[in-house]
Amino acid sequence: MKLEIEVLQQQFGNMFEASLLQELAQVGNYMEVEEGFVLMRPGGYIRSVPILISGSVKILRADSEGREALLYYLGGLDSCAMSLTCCLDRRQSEITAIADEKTRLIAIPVEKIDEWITKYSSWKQFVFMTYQKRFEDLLGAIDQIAFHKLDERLLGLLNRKSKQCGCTIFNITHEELGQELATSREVISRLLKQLERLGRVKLSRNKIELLDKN
Amino acid sequence: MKLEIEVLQQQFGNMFEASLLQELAQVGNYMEVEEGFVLMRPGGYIRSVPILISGSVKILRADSEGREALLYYLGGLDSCAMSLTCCLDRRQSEITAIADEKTRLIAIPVEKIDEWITKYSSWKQFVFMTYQKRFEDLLGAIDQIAFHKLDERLLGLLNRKSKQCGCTIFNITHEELGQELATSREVISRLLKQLERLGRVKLSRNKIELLDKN
DNA sequence: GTAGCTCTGTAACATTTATCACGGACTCCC
DNA sequence: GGGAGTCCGTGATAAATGTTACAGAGCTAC
Repeated sequence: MKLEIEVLQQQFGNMFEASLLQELAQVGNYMEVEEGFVLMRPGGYIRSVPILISGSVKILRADSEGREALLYYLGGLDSCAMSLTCCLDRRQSEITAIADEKTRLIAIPVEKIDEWITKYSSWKQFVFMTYQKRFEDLLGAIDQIAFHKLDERLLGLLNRKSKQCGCTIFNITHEELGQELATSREVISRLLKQLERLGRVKLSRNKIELLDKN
Repeated sequence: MKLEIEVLQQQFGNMFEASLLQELAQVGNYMEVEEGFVLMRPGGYIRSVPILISGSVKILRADSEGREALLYYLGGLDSCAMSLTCCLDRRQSEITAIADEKTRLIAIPVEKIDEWITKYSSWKQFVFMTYQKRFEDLLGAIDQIAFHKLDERLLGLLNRKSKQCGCTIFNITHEELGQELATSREVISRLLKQLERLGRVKLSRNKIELLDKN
């Protein structure tokens, strides 16, 4: 797929200077992936750093027994700090990255990341902003896990999903939610039912509607 | 307190080039703090980035109700990524940093951090290595909190403390441990007693001895 | 020594979360 | 229409953690 300089201009015009946009167009690898596409698995080698143009990607942490916990979402123009840190010395991934909807992105080859940091101050800014945002995201994840009960975390997760996709209806199973919160399907079912009784959500098969977001 | 160039040479000689060591000596602010000294509180403004020469610093996350959770320890030659991210655009701290023992450190003024990244490639390396280590630390913290039970986390905490200070006897109260694990004193007492019955620790007032570390 | 303090042990109970078990509902496909 | 598969609801029970309450142990100051 061709990466048009106009598209880049439009997306990154007020963030990057013209010469960087040029380079982006030359070496960046444009990709479109469908919902559920696995961009990265733990242990995978990272050969490029993704920058999202549209869509969203969820980042999960897995333990040794196959359980997973949602860390955060990447959204428009976000990039992944894990891949930044990892690729700078050819390390393996420690996380899982899965497209949460149809997502368009540019993959930047590893070697450019470092080069551009000294070359383009706007790129340096972007890299540090990325680190900072991911740190905040991770701290947010820790807040949720350490300080909140499951029902609050579940509601929080639904709210974040809502913010991410801009809608209030999700096609998702209780099983999947359970995985993202590192708990079981039954627990999620129970809590959802409880939330439904409280008028916070409306449930049907494969579908959850978030009623009053606050 | 004066910062001797020889000391820097000895500590950072194989990491930084001579001219950077020079600058470090000129602008770096040498400090010695005692155990318990609070280096940073949430909401505090960050005017310098610390690099540890010796000792250790614990980094905690607090929630709005005053509970805290241990994130990780900084040890020899570590630096704090939070302060890196924060100071690069004058943000407030999101964490608490407390000296866990007598600690010597150099404080680098904010404005140099950015400047040196383009100027010294070794400094750039150092900054990125710092980010990477802190990311790993945070992921480790999430693993602990999300995937392990309290007794395992408690034992893990004691083991980490042991690694950090190089000893197996800690002068610490159950209350403090409870804070670091974001739980109550009673729970810690129970679990410690249980660990003592299992022969993993030996308890006395203000003192916990770790028996078989594994 | 003894009053006051901090720290620890522990019982009793409540709440939260996990696990097991099973049945019903819905969907797809033949 | 009837299996087969997936998804959901829910009771029963267990395990883990949180909370309340209180007693005693050790230290310090006087």
